[in-house]
Amino acid sequence: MTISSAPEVSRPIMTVDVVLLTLKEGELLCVLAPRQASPFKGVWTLPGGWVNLDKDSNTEESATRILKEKAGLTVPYLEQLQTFSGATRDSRGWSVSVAYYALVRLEDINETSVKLQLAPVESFKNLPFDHGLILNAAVDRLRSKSLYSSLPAHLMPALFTITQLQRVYETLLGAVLDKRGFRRRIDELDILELVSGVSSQDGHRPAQMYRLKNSTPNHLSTATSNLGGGA
Amino acid sequence: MTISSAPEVSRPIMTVDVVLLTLKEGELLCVLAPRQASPFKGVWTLPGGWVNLDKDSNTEESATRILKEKAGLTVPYLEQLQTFSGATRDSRGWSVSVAYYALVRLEDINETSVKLQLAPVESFKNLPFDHGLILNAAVDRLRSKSLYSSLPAHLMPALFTITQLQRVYETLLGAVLDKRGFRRRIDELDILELVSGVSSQDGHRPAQMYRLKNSTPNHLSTATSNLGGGA
DNA sequence: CTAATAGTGTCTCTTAGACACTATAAA
DNA sequence: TTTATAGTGTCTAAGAGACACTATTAG
Repeated sequence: MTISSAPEVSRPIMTVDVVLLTLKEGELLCVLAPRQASPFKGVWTLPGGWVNLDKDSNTEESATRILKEKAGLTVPYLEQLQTFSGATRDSRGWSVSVAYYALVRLEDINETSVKLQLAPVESFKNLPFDHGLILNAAVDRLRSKSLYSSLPAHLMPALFTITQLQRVYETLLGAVLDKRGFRRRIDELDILELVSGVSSQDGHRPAQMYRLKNSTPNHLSTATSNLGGGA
Repeated sequence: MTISSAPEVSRPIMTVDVVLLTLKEGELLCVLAPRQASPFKGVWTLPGGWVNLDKDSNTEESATRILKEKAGLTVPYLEQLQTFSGATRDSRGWSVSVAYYALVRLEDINETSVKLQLAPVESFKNLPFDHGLILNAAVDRLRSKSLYSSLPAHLMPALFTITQLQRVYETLLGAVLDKRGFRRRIDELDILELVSGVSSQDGHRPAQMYRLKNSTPNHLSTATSNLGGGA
């Protein structure tokens, strides 16, 4: 047996799917693209595609390439979600899909001319393949990470107020948060940078504008134990 | 283009690797198996193998099959870790490995006659492929989950005392915990079931024995917010 | 002035951490 | 007795939640 021969067994179909999420008017939206080939040709699905062994040096690059090709954008946040596999999930045969999820600002999507569909994440139950499962897993992950991380900030426009940020967290968590406590937490996270020009002619008293700091670690340093006290 | 044709691009090598962890005398051990084929024939690696499209209905089944074949055991806890991929991680070509990690009791491993190596997780730096990365990811995951879940209990023997359980948590977290606080937490988790027969002739006062409850949800219900208070 | 939202001060109640105490066995 | 470990009571300090307050704009 030579080194380069290898497979005694045949190889599965290998794809990448991306759950691209954004926020519009307090609603979490998922981006769908029309499938370009059978099966499900023309049906709205999660943007996805084959792993291209020539172009991609790993599956994360596949994901960024697919996002560039199908949605015309470079995302600020991309994370591997989970790998879905099985003999029956794709009618073409035994298949493996490495799923990623990405967060973008709404403004970045609107710039693209590609035709995409944006729909509330609760709105579809009947996506092709197991894309419904994948979408649910992504939304669950985002929601649970919202509890203890600065992840949701990636959904904000370039400049925003703290109250706007609070509305986003409230949407994701499905709960009303206390203003004082929220600001304390955001302060401790130290992820926001004050922008001198104010704004929000909307209400009455104008609010201070912020932007996301450059190096955002995405994770709160809640590494403080929690299990019975230190030494 | 027919439905069953499909790949315009070729398919990668598709494998599964398992990080099998156990605990011995307060040390976290990883199980290694000798590779049976090139490359790295005979070298100790994480137990792994090809996804078998005929036998396995998904990659999780591949993982359980591989554990059965290579270590002769059925694990009580198995979880998908992360998928590793790339053109260069395997000399045979572009490859994808879905990594899992599993927890077993030491007693279950010793029953097997298969030749395996058990080594402390800190002891090896030079595993073949990217198995070092995979091992690190698994250990990190186990450690971080130890903070807020009952996961470590799967490493315990069938019957154990609370102090023994505390030692395991201390090993994983690398910290000495307070007895009172630890017992409070374990109590709240409600994962232990008292066993009437006592034991531990070791020290002086004998300790109450416990077993893991049947339905162990693996996750603490710390879903209590943490971000600024409820409504 | 009122209305409406931005932003802060501060009290209370929960809980994690610390640690001293009692309990039960062996020798 | 002493020694060593099992298991409990309880004080304290930090932090989350609640909420009232001040600040600043438009009209």
